[in-house]
Amino acid sequence: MRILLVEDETKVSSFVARGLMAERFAVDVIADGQSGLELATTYHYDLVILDLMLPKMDGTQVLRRLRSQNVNVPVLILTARDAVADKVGNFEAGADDYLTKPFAFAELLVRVKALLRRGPVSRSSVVRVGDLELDRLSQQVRRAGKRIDLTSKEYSLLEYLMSNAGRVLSRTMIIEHVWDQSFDGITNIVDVYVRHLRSKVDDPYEQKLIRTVRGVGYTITIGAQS
Amino acid sequence: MRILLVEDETKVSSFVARGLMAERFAVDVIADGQSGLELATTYHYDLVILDLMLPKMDGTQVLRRLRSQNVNVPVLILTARDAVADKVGNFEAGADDYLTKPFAFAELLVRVKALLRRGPVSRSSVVRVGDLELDRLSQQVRRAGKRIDLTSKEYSLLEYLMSNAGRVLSRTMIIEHVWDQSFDGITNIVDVYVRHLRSKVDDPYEQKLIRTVRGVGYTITIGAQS
DNA sequence: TGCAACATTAAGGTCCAATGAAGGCCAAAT
DNA sequence: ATTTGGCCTTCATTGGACCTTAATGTTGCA
Repeated sequence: MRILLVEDETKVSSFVARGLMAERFAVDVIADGQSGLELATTYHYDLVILDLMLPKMDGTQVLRRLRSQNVNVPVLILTARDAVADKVGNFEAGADDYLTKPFAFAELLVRVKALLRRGPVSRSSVVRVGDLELDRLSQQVRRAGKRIDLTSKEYSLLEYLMSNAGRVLSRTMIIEHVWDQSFDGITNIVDVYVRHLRSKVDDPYEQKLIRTVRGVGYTITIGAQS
Repeated sequence: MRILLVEDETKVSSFVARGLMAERFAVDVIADGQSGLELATTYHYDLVILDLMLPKMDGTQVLRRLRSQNVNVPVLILTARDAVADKVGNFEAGADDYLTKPFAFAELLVRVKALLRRGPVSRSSVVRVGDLELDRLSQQVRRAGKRIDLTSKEYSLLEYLMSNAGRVLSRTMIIEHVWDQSFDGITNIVDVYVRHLRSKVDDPYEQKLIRTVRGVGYTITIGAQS
């Protein structure tokens, strides 16, 4: 899950970014409105968190332009407490939710999760493939009831695979979702991480779930296929 | 002792929260019903104070859903109306006590303390993880029967960890709950206190209970798997 | 067989957590 | 008022886990 945080106060942004990263979100932080708009239109994010008071271009305007370009990503607005008057205006401009500073991180997190749940993929908390299950809420992975510890990247990769179980995912798609777009040219990072995953998820078990589709990519699925 | 306050009027919530904090309770404030329900089901609280008039989901419904999910935390209802009809309905829905606005803080405090005395005690004021036990009433900690002296911050941290045993808590969450501060720059105070705790709680013993989850946070749990 | 795609392993760099020490602050004692 | 001691917090260093690259081995397909 990618989140774009547009916020210029470093105190707030480092605090929020840190917290979200601990929740295994991939977070990009940018400090001014113009760059924020550019990033949000260029790349795919699952959520944008947008401060209203920004240098270069204020949040309301960023939001308006986003919507006018048909970017339908959910947007969570941050603003100072007394700016309640703006509230109506911002919902009209296309905001999905609203949070006044100062706020507790727990509160932010609850809203973030709510917005992501409501999003295009109606996602239940637990995904299952055979006897392998992944809980998005507690971020725990089990196979045959036994807990499996994964690193951050390993987890992201598995979550992406399982969210699209049965579908074959190309290396390019995997890199875009799990890694930053900064990966250019030739790298075998996906292969390596598939190896890591297999060693933890498949190697100790009889039935293999992660399957290579030659010339295409990888998929996770139960049993033989097509 | 952790209290969740679900109240959207900031006048009321800041007034109540401040008062309760002065009484050494750890208070989380949240302004809408949906988020309140989510927090109450996700994290452990000793008491929930619930306003009835809430945005997104009203108090009665929050209460009903809590109970239907077998969350047995004591709930104190606040309401502006003095309609007796609601009163009965809410007790049926699983409320433990009732207070009509406006109220004096002293009055609230009496009820809070009564509920806390009655509630948890009937279950147990002791939390256990392996051979480590923490008594929230006497604020005493023992491991393998041997008493462990903790400072105030160390105790708060351990209480938070143990109240959410098995769940991984991020540094951000820990800072908010134990230090009551948000938006602080980068600090490693949590790491340092985990060290203090470990030196008293884990170092002298064979089985380590406090576990680091890299990139995420800390958790207290027995053994590796379950 | 030969080639391309994939698998596997090892090694280096980078980043995060663990740790020890020192300064600041407050309260109690002198 | 000054001193003392305990606790809280910050900082710098060390150590280790994780990420990424790259080199080599293996498999599948024309």
